[in-house]
Amino acid sequence: MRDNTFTEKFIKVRRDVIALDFMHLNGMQRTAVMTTEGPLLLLAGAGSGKTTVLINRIANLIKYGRGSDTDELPPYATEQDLMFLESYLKNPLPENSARALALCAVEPVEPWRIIAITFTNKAADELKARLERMLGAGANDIWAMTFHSACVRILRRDIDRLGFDRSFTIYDTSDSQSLMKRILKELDLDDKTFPYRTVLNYISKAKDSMISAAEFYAAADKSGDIRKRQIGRAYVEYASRMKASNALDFDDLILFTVRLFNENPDVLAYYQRRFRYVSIDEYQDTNNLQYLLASALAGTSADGGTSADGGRRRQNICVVGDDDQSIYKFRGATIENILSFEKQYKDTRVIKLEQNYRSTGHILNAADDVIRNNKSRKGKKLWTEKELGEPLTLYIARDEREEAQFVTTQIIQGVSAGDSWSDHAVLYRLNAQSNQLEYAFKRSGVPYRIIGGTRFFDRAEIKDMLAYLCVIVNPSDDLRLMRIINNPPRGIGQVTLDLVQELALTKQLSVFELLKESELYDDLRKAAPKLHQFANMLEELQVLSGTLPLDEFYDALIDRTGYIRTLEVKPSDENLTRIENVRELKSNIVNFLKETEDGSLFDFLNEIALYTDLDQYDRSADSVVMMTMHSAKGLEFQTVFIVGAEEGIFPGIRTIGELDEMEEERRLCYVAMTRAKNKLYFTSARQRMIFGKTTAGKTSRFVEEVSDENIEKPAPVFTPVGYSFDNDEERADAAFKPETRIYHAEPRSYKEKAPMKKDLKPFAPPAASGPSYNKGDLVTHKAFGRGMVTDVQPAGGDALLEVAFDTVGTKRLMAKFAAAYMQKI
DNA sequence: GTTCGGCCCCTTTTT
DNA sequence: GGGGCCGAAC
Repeated sequence: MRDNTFTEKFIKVRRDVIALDFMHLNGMQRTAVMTTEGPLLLLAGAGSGKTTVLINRIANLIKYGRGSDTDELPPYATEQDLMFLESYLKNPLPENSARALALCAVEPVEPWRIIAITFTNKAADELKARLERMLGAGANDIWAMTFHSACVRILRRDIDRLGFDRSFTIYDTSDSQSLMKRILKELDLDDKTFPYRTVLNYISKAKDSMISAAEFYAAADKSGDIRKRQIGRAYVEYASRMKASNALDFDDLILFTVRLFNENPDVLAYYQRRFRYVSIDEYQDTNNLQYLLASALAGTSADGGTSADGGRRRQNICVVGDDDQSIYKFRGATIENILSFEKQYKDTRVIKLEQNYRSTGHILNAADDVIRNNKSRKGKKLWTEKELGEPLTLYIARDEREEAQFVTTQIIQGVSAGDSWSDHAVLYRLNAQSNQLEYAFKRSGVPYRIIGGTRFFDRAEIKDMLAYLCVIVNPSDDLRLMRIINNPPRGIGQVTLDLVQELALTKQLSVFELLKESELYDDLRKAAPKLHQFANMLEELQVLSGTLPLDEFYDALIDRTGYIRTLEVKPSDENLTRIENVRELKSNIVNFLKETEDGSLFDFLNEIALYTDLDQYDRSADSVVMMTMHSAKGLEFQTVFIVGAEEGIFPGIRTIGELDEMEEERRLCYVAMTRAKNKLYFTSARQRMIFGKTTAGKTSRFVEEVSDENIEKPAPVFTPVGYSFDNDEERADAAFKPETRIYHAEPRSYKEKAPMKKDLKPFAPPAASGPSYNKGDLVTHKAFGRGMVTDVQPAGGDALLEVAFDTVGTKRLMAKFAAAYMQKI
């Protein structure tokens, strides 16, 4: 007896039983988790538990298949089964759970049929970790990875169909840049009219639209645009060098995967059949290529055609995004992708997650005050059950130095009140802004980490070592070979090198192959022994790499190349740092070996190619985190400082007057603000030295957009000239309290201001005041606790103290500054 | 061939 | 303010 009531009842109770597993979620989240079939658009506001939903949704798929979202019944289901489920719902006894599961599950999904794509390795790692915690080892089969790593994996399997070798190498941005510089020089294109960055930008855009080098050139040639034609020449040359070196750049990884799918329906069909459920995070940040890739995997070609298996396949694609957090337009992201998702997939279901679990009311309201000024947005309003909390604080500093000091002071105060260092994050618009903060933190002994900026893997010595490793794996990598051929110096000069490259090009050989037969060429006769010797060394290293474990091989590499020995000849500070870094790379290798059983050199390079500093962000280390607002996406902190909130910095100078870019900037502000859980500061400086120039900017429009009830701003009061506090403690304390904060007079005139700048030390007392310290003094510090002064060094009218603290170890502090937090006992 | 010093440029943001 | 590139000196 299978009438409609039975069916309806069964479906309903099945859904309710499955829902039991997800009662820790709110209603909307649960709905999202249980919506498994067909296209799903999840509009997830900041802090709304997006990752939680993603993970639970996958857990649901693995446990119940499409049970929560289908009207199919188990063919054998009986009235007894229905009654059983109804009673189980009221009283879910553990001994009955197996039967309940069997009745509710409809084709549980194998983990390897699920692909969840993210943008950053960090997001992917978090996803993996949380999936593993929830599902155990089975989680390893889920493809939870970035677009780029997914593409690498796909290409390693089948790229030979596009005429590349499967062992291709990956060029990062700086590799692409050096290659392009070289090409432009060879083509004799003047670097003023053709800056390499601009040319690369054109290429990147062309790739995003799937325009090949030949097509680009042909179109430019036809249009008669001479400049474009030259760029086209560079593109053609670039593409052919990449091919010859068997190298792919970041854009290529995605482009080639899309091409692979387009040109090989069987490959596409393989992945479409394999991945029954596709989910894409941060969908608002996808560019055209990524959109095409997602569409292909989901089984819709972008032109509305059918999928490789005739379109019968369900389009189980779930995209997660937030149009208000789209901040990567500059690298080709089109917000259109998310806005038009519903058009692309007709029976899309849309679920909005608007409850925020992260931030206090004031922070959320302030963020909304800002973002609602954007015209082009879907519109949503986050809400929270949390209390209003503290209003935001705006601090206006005299200059970037004082701004940094303010941040330092606030953080130390927070820590002395019981917060951890790692509860604090300082976010800035430009990496260049980190300097003064770093100085201030160093001076006060605040532990900090900078994420991004000059990356470890961008350092010359690291690129050198990696270049060796790459060339050993792939000797036809000319670019990297040229990087190391005379590094350390082997007496091979520029003239020789130019000749070598030219010959290699005309003889259609890789540089490496040419080196081995260099004595055949008259022009190279003089240099041939050296060239040959270098090639021999590489070959020996190749052999070694096959026999030694990776870490030992790395030692051998350092030894055979003499890289460190050369640096040791001149042990300058710089060289010592370099040596340290070269050794540090070994700890990367050791870690890699720990994580993978039979880690080969090839695998190591593969992993490192898509690795960034951000991935090293270690939540557990207790230190203040500094990074750009872009890098902060997806993270959260108790206390957030948004520094440099000035017109011209944030929003940046080039975005002022451009409506679209201003809106993107505002979204960035929204992202930054919603990182804060409890307390949010904006700081600005009346004048700031950036890129070697001093500029004056008024407080950011974004701060002005925050309504007064959500933010405390300084009243426009001036400190009378000559005003001073009796001692630094009073002065420093005064600076903390909004009501007594020190405000500086506007700069009076340029001439007067200039000489003052040199010894401007905010919060520092006159030289006469302030206690003096001696070796052996016992002290207590507000943040660090008890300690003993172990060293005193005079430093520019002040003293640099070394204090051994009982609990936090030895810190170096400037005496005048420390005086505000430290007392002799 | 190598090294050093000066000059120039540029300054988003990331995989 | 700093890094890359070029030219000149060793």
